[in-house]
Amino acid sequence: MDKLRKHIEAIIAISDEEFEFVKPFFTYKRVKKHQYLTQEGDTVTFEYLILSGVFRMFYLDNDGKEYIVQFAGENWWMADYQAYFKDKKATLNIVCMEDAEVLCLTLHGRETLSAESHKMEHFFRAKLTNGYVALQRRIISLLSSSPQQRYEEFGLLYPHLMQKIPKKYIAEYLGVSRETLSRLYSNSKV
Amino acid sequence: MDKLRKHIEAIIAISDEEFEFVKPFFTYKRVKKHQYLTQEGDTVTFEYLILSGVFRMFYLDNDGKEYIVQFAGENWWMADYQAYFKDKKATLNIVCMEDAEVLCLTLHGRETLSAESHKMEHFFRAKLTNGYVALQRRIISLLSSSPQQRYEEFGLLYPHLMQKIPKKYIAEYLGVSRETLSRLYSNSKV
DNA sequence: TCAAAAGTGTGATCCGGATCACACTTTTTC
DNA sequence: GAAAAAGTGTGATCCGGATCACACTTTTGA
Repeated sequence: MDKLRKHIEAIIAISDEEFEFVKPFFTYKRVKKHQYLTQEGDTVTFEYLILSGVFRMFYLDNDGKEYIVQFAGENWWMADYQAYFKDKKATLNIVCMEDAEVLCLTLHGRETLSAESHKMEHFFRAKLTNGYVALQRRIISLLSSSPQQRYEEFGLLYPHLMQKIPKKYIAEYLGVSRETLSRLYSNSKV
Repeated sequence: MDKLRKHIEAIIAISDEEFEFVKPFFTYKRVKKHQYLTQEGDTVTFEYLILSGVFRMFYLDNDGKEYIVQFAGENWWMADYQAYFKDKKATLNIVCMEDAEVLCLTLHGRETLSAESHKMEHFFRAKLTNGYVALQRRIISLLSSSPQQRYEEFGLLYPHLMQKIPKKYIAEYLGVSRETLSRLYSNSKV
């Protein structure tokens, strides 16, 4: 729970009492590689704050092809937010890629925290603001950049993931085939 | 200003006094077709709530090609949020496509409103939440759907724009060439 | 520890959509 | 209301990246 406090205090200052109020809304969970946090069709009860480990969130089309919406590591939040916020069934899948620990928060918890604590509402707004900007950049990148450029941008954005994630998932994130990605960097390396 | 109040009250209930507090943070502005609200390189002072009219926001690549990030009509908010929030120069352009009226809000205004009024912070958080979900859907669509499908999805999402916006801008939004888009619906219409 | 599964590089082929080119129509604008 | 500008449809050609196929390497897990 110490990590949670640090995570929150990166945005807002909170007292011991305030933190004691916040704490009980989160539940701790251990997750093993290959384990699903959410599978399409599920009811999405929680969003997750990742304490350690790595996850990928992806959409599965009718042909069974994966499209990665995002990766998430330490200090990232993740959920199928459409399902979570709008109370729909999940259309996205979230899978653990490296043994992990997460904190779980229900929508009710999130809204209660926000309603009871102006500071926490500010915290969530600040997080969303960052997320919104990041998604907007990704859209621009998908529309306007070549696979080559997107690969380089990815390297800048996630230098650590670049190493430890199988290349085929990076390809799925970039929206190119595994083979094309392989050729990209075997050429640009020269 | 009546529209502003309605817009806010779609999310939260506010009293007359509260609205009197909110009002002065917004300034009214009339915008004519072809007029830029923001041009790349500008300092982004305001975000805009659109009262009437239509805008497009686009990214311009080195070859001068346009890529449309979003359209916005009545009751939409828009800004180059990366520039607005992070105090950077604009990389996006916002142009009026149909004579319009907007309300302008500075970042300082937004943050003051949020800090002074828990309700308004809640309002902004709710708006961001919706925006975040919409962007996430768009990314999935760009990654996984064919131009054909994206065109149909666009029709469902913006039935009104479908009619009044030149097709070439729809193409730029979908990430296909004008010609390809033209062939898409001349085929599917049969 | 060793078989199965997952990940990776690379050639050959194919195809969807970009690009170029041009004629025609509609809307602006002075 | 006429000239200019913007928007549109359609053919011909081209090319980037998908797909298929296969060999090789690394990781995983009973």
